[in-house]
Amino acid sequence: MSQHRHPGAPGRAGAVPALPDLPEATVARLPEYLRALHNLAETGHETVPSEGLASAAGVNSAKLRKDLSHLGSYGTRGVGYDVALLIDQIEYVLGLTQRRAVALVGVGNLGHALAGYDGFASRGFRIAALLDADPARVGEEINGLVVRHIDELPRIAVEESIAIGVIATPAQAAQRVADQLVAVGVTSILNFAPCVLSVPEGVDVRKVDLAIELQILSFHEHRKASLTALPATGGSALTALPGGFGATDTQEAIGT
Amino acid sequence: MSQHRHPGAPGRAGAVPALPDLPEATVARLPEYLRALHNLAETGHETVPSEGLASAAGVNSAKLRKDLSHLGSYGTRGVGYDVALLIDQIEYVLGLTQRRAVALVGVGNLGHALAGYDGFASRGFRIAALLDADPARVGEEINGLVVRHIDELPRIAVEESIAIGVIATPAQAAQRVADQLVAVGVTSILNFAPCVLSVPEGVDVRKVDLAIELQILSFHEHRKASLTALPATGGSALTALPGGFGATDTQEAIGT
DNA sequence: AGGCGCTTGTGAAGACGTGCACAAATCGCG
DNA sequence: CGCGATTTGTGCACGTCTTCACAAGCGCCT
Ligand SMILES: NC(=O)c1ccc[n+]([C@@H]2O[C@H](COP(=O)([O-])OP(=O)(O)OC[C@H]3O[C@@H](n4cnc5c(N)ncnc54)[C@H](O)[C@@H]3O)[C@@H](O)[C@H]2O)c1
Ligand SMILES: NC(=O)c1ccc[n+]([C@@H]2O[C@H](COP(=O)([O-])OP(=O)(O)OC[C@H]3O[C@@H](n4cnc5c(N)ncnc54)[C@H](O)[C@@H]3O)[C@@H](O)[C@H]2O)c1
Repeated sequence: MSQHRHPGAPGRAGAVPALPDLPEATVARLPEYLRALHNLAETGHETVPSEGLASAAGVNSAKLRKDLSHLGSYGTRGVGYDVALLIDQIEYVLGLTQRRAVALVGVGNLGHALAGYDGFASRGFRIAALLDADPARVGEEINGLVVRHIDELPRIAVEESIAIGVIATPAQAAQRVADQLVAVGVTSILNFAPCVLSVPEGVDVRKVDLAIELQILSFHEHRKASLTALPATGGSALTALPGGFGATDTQEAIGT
Repeated sequence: MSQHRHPGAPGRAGAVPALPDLPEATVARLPEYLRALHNLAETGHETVPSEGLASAAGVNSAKLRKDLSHLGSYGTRGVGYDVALLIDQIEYVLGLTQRRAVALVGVGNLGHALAGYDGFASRGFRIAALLDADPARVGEEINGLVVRHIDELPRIAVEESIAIGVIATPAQAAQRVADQLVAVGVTSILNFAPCVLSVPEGVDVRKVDLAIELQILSFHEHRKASLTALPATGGSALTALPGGFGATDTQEAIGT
């Protein structure tokens, strides 16, 4: 499969040519470390011990150190990690030294919110195109970008060097959109539609599904409720009522 | 090894008081199975083999069978799983037999999209309250619900039996909102703000962070690109990086 | 009834991820 | 200049998750 992807890619300088083979679990945590590090940098910290960074990122400090050790990062014993240096390291590993262009397909309810989100820009990405199939939406301007028709994708993909596609269409259209993205050389897709996408090998898909998150929470609610219910008498868990745990509620103000 | 629960009579009144202790990884996949099963039911399937359900859910069939075996589900050898029965089973385990009430806090850009999302209702939840701190937003009606002030949370939480809180405020306000939710007895939180929340034990928090997803994709893009590129190419890209990073001592970590 | 093909449920093995605990490295200070 | 306080990096043991492979169970067809 041809993946002619050659974004103005400046080859890395002679140093650090090969990317370490990071465990997937580590990769998933690096962005969290990065966010925490940016916070620390803004509050004037020049170095941070693993313990501090770990708690800012919500993980265990041993895990953090192991993660960082995987990317060959150098902390200083007795001191900690250099915040600015570590930011550079992680951004490099994550490939954020180039600002990747994102195409957002499906500018409906959710798409509008995403298009207006500044977290894209501030964290290494650039929304390069808004695309929709509905002629009524084409031409609308959002946040300085004009919505264009999905059929223009091939041209836009080349012009803008689209690296990542975001799908925010109804589930029924998602597979077709994915196919179109793949056809123009996109090898990374973030899918908000509640469906499984099938893509050729070499294409990465990540999925965000709000309802799944809620259902996982629901499971734990259910389990928590069934634990507080009478274990021996076999009271029906189906009728778990809010009053069940109401006794543990509290004062309205919490120490700020 | 034969400690199985009662064969699932459809009306599971009084039976099955205790929830099996499911592996977390399994719990995270059940919602996906459930969605696939609903699709199958709508297309007229009465039974489905593990292979079919697995591919509809995007997983390996052995994994699917093991997952289902954990919840004591009964398939029929030589046939497969009864779609309707399995839907009931999974919905029961996930605690979806009661429609949980969700409070959405922060009705801004993203909050509007969520409030208008029908995937809540169709998958077991009910948006019971929209809350915001901005007086200008209070009173606005979205999808039949009126935005109310966050200070009304304590009263509303009781009235509506809020089970789950969704935070869609700026990161800076998220911890405070979480505290308020916890104070009124909410023990499950879905957080869209890019920050770590600290909550008392017994409260579950799940986080959705769009930028993190993109950064993970970016990493894989980067890795894919570095594999196809020549390792020796010159050209400076590390413009913003301090010299110490690439040039000096990082070398030894390279596995040639 | 009996055999045959299909599919589930699961034991076992291996891959992967986590967390402890401690030696090695570094800094600041007397 | 050496010492103690501090913090990193990692070996190791343990737990969780995935995957393979196959016996056991089921229905259908002859
Ligand atoms: N709204 C939310 O908060 C939310 C939350 C989670 C998930 N989702 C999911 O995100 C997706 C979008 O949700 P929404 O509420 O924005 O829906 P929507 O109907 O408001 O918007 C969908 C948009 O996609 C466009 N579209 C349809 N087919 C297309 C195609 N082939 N090519 C390009 N564009 C096409 C439509 O014209 C429309 O503008 C859905 O799959 C939904 O389940 C939404
Ligand atoms: N917009 C997106 O697509 C998107 C995507 C991913 C993540 N996020 C995150 O979701 C959050 C919301 O994003 P947004 O774009 O909707 O921001 P927004 O500024 O448009 O909306 C935030 C809303 O929260 C309200 N708010 C502020 N403090 C509050 C408080 N203490 N109690 C109750 N309400 C309060 C504000 O009045 C406002 O209405 C942010 O943390 C953002 O980083 C947004």
